[in-house]
Amino acid sequence: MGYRHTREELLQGAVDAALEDGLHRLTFGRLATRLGVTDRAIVYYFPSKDDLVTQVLTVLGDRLVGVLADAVSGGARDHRDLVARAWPVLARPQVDPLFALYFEAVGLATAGAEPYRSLAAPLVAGWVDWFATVLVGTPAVRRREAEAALALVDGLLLLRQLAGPAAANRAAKVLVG
Amino acid sequence: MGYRHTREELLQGAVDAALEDGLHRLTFGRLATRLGVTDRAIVYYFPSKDDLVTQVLTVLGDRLVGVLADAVSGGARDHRDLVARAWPVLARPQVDPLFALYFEAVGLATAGAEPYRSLAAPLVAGWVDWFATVLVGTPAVRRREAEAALALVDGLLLLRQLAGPAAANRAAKVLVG
DNA sequence: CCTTGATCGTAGTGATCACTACAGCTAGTT
DNA sequence: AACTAGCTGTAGTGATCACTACGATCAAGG
Repeated sequence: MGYRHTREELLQGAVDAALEDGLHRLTFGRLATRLGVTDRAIVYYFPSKDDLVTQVLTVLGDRLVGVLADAVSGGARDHRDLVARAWPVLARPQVDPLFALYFEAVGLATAGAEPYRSLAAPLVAGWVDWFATVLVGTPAVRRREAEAALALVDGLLLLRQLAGPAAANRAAKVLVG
Repeated sequence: MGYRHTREELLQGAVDAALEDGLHRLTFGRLATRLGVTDRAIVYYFPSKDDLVTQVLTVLGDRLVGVLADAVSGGARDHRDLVARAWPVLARPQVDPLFALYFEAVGLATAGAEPYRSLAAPLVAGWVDWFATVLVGTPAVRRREAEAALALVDGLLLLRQLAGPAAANRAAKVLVG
């Protein structure tokens, strides 16, 4: 099957490139140069740019879920409890590039750019669902608390990206103490 | 001075175009077509793309400050009090496009794209400073509360963009309700 | 009227974009 | 050994990008 490059290799390289350079610099040409192939090799596996972006963001989403799985173990009482326990893991410097990419994709989604717009809804729904499974209470309460937790996490992570780790940690202490 | 178009007219048109189409579709060519001029007329006033983007985002920043000025009147006790009073104004549908553009710019900033990256810091600093002036307490406390309020507001507004007004309002009720 | 400078259309630059036609190569199957 | 299916290079498509050289046009001052 694998001749010189497998699909997984190229996808992995694309994710790495996106993490380093940002989605706005993820192009067939740049990626091909980076991986030492021609853009034709990439187009073979990912027939359109939207396909490539979709696959990359899917991998990104999976990795984010992985980070969350590390961050939240079990039965949180409410959004405050959940975020208080998750924050130390979410605030690790290693995952910063992941969230930088997340916010870039989310920004393009709010601007109505495809395919980001179509991908944003399931991605956000995934976060809420995951948070909900960790919380206790009736389904309605768990959903409300999960949405609140998501707003808190996004706000803190965005503050971390824009104002630095120190500001985000101060805000986290104030908000979920 | 003003021949056919003034600088203000073109800048106004650029802001409108960005609000409608997003920053990723703000190009000399598109804007020129939209305004019924050639791109040369735009380049005359804004010698580089970065100049144009910088000016547009400056206007955007001013409008956001205007929205905040409407949202927060005086002496808030803490971040919770501040956000509780500001949210009804920030959640008005009319200002949604403004925040969509804000998140697009912020997303590009987190990805390291210029000139967004350079513009993000003063923009965020402006928000924090504004919030701090509304809060009471010692400078250190006011700054901490302002940062927390910014995280809350950004988180709620982002939730609004991604999951809709209903989810954001539910989360706001939980967080500062 | 003549000059001067501000304004902006005409035309075109090279770069990069996503994407394609086509042919050639390789690895595994028969 | 022939065939097939998978893979990749060569070359080039038209579109769009930011940006420029140059000249025509206009308003206003002397």
